[in-house]
Amino acid sequence: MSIIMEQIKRTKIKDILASAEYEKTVNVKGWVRTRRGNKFVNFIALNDGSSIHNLQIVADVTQFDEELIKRITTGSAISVNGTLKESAGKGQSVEIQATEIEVVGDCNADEYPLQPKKHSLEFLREIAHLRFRTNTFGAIARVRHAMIFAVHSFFSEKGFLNIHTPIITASDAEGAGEMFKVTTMDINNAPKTEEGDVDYSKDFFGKATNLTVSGQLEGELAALAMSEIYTFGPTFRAENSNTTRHLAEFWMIEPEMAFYDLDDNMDLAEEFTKYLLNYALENCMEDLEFLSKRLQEEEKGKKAADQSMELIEKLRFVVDNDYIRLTYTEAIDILMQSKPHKKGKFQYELKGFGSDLQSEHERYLVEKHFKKPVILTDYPMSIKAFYMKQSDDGKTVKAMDVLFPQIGEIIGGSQREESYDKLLERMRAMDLPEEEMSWYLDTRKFGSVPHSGFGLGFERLMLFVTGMGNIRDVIPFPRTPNNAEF
RNA sequence: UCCUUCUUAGCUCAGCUGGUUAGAGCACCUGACUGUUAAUCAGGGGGUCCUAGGUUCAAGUCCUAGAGAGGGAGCCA
Repeated sequence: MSIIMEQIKRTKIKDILASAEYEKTVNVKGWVRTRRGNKFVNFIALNDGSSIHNLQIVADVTQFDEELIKRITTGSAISVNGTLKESAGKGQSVEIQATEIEVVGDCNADEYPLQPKKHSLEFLREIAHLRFRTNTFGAIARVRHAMIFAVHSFFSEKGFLNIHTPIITASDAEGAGEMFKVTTMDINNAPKTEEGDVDYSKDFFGKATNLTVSGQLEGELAALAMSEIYTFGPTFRAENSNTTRHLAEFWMIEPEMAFYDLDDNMDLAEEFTKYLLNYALENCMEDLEFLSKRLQEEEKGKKAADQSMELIEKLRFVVDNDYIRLTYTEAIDILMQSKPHKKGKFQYELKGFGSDLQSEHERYLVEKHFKKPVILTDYPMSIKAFYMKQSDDGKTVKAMDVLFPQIGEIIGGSQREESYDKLLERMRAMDLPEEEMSWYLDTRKFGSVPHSGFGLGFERLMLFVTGMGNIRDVIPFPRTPNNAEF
């Protein structure tokens, strides 16, 4: 039996909670978190995703059909007409006194996996299609949206153009890791060349293609005409990485700026990340407060020394302090002088100039020595990509890595090599196919200028802003080795 | 890919040096309660102890292999 309800325009719960128009008749729609009460009065906690906070619906049970009330279970979707009231109970300022309730979508309580209790993140990962309905993942979804919006507003305010770079690419010279192949050929029956290799000339694009690992090279092409651009798109790495900070499919922001040297690049990276964190503080406070409490709850059992700084305090701390800038060589010196090195406490030996820093070394610098974000520059040429600008010392390149506490490398970037000869020389030394990359080299031939850029891993930013520990929890549907569910 | 830990009810977990019929809290069902706050109280149903072998009089517990998950490392954003 369906009840025809009076048609009232729906109001979002966020707006109801901020309203003081008592006695006004309103309609709300959403999903039930819990229902409790007795024979005479029931309280329904309703959430529609617009806020971390639930709206309390008060139903005088004697006014409603008993069968209807029974169908209002955790997870069910309902539409409520009622009167906005100042709450008679503690715990909320406003509530809705229901006059009409319709169950829009039933939810079998026996089968519904979400309960009004704390679930483990691992369990929720297995039911990622439903985890939006929890406080934690609702908060993360709202913060994620705010951060996406802030990225665009930051660059737009500064006159940067958003460029859509290709997702399918034929370039395999970017050196950013293993790639996913893109093909329309039948892999069990692929056309072969006379030598017996797969004949990609018969494939859809007439050559071997992959999913992009970076939009940087195309971004540079745009920057060397439009001056300042950024990309913000999906990125794919087929590395067999099983960590709390790697995904096979993730979103990356890559600004690229003509006439920027490495210092300008660092200035932008610092201003950008601070803008994003500040945007979260100004626009997502309720969600951040919830996430902060969640984190403290989770870390209750830990020793005081192992507990992280309170989330909101941590974000303010980064926004209010200058990032430390130092060269790779200076970092090695500091590490050589450090207690853990002298006492042999590092698990990996410090090898000195020419070897890459282990993450335990980076973490020591950021979390123990400086206790704030650190930008490391001027890395040895041998451990960095071919396109980075070579320094006059002949040993280092104008590279920069921005390291954040807890999550490590959040940004990797550099000033780009603008000299045609030096770039070509480096490509030959690294055995890169110069024919295929001629379009990239052309930019250094025709009006080349100094330019710089960097890549910011969006989900790593999300880890930092939300205080979550696993990157699989800050993207709605994570793709990792052995997992492409949903 | 390597190292390491884990897998027991729908969920979170306990189950000791192998020993009777495998437990708790929450959830679910039934009942009580006129303002609850993850409501509370009483009762009830619910198990392939991850899978396959093995040791033993006896295996949730020990051994081997496999699967899945967590954490750390490498690669990086």
